[in-house]
Amino acid sequence: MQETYSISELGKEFGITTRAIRFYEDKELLSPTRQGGRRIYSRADRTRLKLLLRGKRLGWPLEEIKSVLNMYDAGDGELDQLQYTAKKIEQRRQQLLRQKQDINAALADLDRIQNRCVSHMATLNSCNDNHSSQNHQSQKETSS
DNA sequence: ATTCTCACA
DNA sequence: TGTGAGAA
Repeated sequence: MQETYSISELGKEFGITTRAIRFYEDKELLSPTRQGGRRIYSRADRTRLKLLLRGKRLGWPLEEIKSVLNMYDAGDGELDQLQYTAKKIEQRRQQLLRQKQDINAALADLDRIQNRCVSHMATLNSCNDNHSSQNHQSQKETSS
């Protein structure tokens, strides 16, 4: 296990582009040291990036991730960190639940509309069937 | 291979 | 929340 990493090594390891990693740095979620312009990432930086990506997967905005990450190594009271993080988790859970309700409502709407469409088509088809015996012959003649 | 900036969705 | 292009 090495103690430092280049930006491309981290990108490869986590399956993200170097552009994205620089983007996170620009947003102040990462702060690698430099060696003549080149970024040098410590194991702490690597851990930070890993946590960042996990937060992203769980749907947190970068700003939220940033505040949690900063609390973590600002050595704020451990109790404060945990309380803050727990609160964020609960907020995220509520947000997802709301979205779930919205999706279910939209799905139910689609069901109603689709049912109207289908039944309407059924009435049109039965209308056609009533006249199809008369039209059928002429359609065959014009198509050939 | 890495850096930065500007533009763009 | 990133990507692409171009220059150094």
